[in-house]
Amino acid sequence: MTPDRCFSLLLALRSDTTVAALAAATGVSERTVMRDLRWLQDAGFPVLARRGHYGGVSMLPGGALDTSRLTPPEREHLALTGLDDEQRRRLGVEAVSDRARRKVAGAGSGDGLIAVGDLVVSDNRPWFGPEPAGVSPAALIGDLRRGVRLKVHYERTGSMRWRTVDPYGLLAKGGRWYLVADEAGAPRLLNLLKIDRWEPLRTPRRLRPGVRLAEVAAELTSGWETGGDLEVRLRIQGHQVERAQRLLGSRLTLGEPEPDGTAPGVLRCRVLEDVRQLLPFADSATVTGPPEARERVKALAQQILDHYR
Amino acid sequence: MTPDRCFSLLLALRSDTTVAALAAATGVSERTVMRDLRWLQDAGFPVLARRGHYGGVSMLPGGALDTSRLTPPEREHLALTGLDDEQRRRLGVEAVSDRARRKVAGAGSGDGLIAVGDLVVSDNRPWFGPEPAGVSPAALIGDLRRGVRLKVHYERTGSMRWRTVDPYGLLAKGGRWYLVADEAGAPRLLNLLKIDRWEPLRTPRRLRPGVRLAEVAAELTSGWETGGDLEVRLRIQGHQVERAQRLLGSRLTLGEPEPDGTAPGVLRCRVLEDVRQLLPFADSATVTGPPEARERVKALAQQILDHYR
DNA sequence: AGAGAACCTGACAGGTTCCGTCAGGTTTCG
DNA sequence: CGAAACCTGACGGAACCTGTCAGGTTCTCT
Repeated sequence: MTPDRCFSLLLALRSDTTVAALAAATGVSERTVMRDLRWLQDAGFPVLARRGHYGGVSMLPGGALDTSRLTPPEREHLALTGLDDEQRRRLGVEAVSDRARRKVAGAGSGDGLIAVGDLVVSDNRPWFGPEPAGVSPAALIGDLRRGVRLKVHYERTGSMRWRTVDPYGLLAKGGRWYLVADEAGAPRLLNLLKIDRWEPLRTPRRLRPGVRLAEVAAELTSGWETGGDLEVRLRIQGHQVERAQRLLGSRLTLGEPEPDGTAPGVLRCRVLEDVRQLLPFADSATVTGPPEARERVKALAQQILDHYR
Repeated sequence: MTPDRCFSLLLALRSDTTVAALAAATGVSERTVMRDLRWLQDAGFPVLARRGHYGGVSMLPGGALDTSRLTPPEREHLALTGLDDEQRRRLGVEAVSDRARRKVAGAGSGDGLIAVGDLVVSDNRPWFGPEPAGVSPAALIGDLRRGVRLKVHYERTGSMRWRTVDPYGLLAKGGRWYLVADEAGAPRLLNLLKIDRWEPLRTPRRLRPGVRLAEVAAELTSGWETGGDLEVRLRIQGHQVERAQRLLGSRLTLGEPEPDGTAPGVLRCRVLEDVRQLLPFADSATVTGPPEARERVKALAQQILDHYR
């Protein structure tokens, strides 16, 4: 397997796909794709496969390379560089191929472009990347596979505590990941975003006999609505809208700006304490509801003031 | 080149290194490393090379795969999976190799481990990754190489504006990246973190005759001290230390915890307004100096209080 | 200017590994 | 039951990768 096909596969595996589709996309046989997938598995990538109708392959998010950091052109190059002309013709991507060829040539040889080395002066280059909140599914999967009990540091109503659980596995629902486990014999869903660390224990997990993951998950979510999330209504001043969108991301939904320049919005919070994220905006962000959210912001501000007196 | 060696190289290129070091680390010849690096360049990765004394190779941050997202075990696997026993012996990593071997076997074959597919129930899997603030050097480099004028959306003292510049190139200094450019014939440093978008123009860049990047950069930083960064001293309560480290990242340097459980630290800010980041911690974080930072935090809290009255 | 330390390239021979094809298999759902 | 999916082993051929060797350019320091 070549690196470019490796990257192509990693990209494609971000969503559900099939071996046949991967083979068509990469221009190799299905047997080769199988081998590549096996290689990825052996290398520790959490590749998920499902046989039969509606089967296919995908990969757990979080543990994979964050290919979203690739610029679009880099993605294109990586996906196409390794294909020869005949393969490209078969794939019907000849037009794109010509463009990629020109671009690759541009990046590599002196064809009127300035060399990278002539555009950079440097002395040191630290590397940093923000750590994601919570635990990723792929990080947990290793210990889950061993079938042992887990001790998880879990947040509930603002306080973090250690809990010992017998895990069935993971559930992905509504865009979130949960650990499905028994705690003292009672089934529980633990939101992975609320786990900040965990430890595997030496003892095997103790599951109720004859009970499987899918059943427990169904049981726990059967009376489940999409409610439970706290929606904080707010207004943001126009000049802070972009910053807010950048910092709060998909949790923030903004409406059309009003004549006075402010934009109404909704911030989805897990708990009331999440309103703390709005404090850096000071008086540029106004919580309009619910009342307890307004009160909490005020209380926090009062806390700060008292603290510095 | 194999994917695992590709990943190894990408990891190693995050900091300055040499071809010889890469060859030793990966167990291949220097010629092979050269070829690999050429492959990476052709694939669009911004590989930087420098000949002669203090030369070496590295890669611009931001455009590469964000390998920091790999879990440590995954990094280890990827780096070692492709080596045979003799290469490992040469590298003196035999003990580690045995552990990786066991782990790889555990991940791939049914040796008492539960299969991944038996541990996951899922219905949809959104992919999300936080967007980095500012612009990455690698994203800019493509347009810089074309030697054209750029229109950049740049933040200065809180407001974003479009500015048209003639770029010389990039400067990395003090852990930050700057665009070195003339604006209306006057040289400027534009912090990449303050650029949120840019557009290349069609017109070629207009540089002062005989003036090169290194000279402009030196000229602009000659009277430059490491000052200009504001170091806010603070104390953080023990139970918020991990969260603070997670949220504030490398900007926060913490010392040894004191007997009362709090940890002293320094938060590096570009401007005083950056203390806003501390507001979500309310009274769990205490600014101890400089005085203007304390005053600013108090003023912001007062602002919030007044706003909700 | 010279020496040494760095990256850089082309060419060649050998061998390793990858690939596609073929044959078989298991699993899942309607 | 049939179709759609993933799954594995084996084989022969060829593609490509690799290390070695020979040469080169660039950069810094003395």
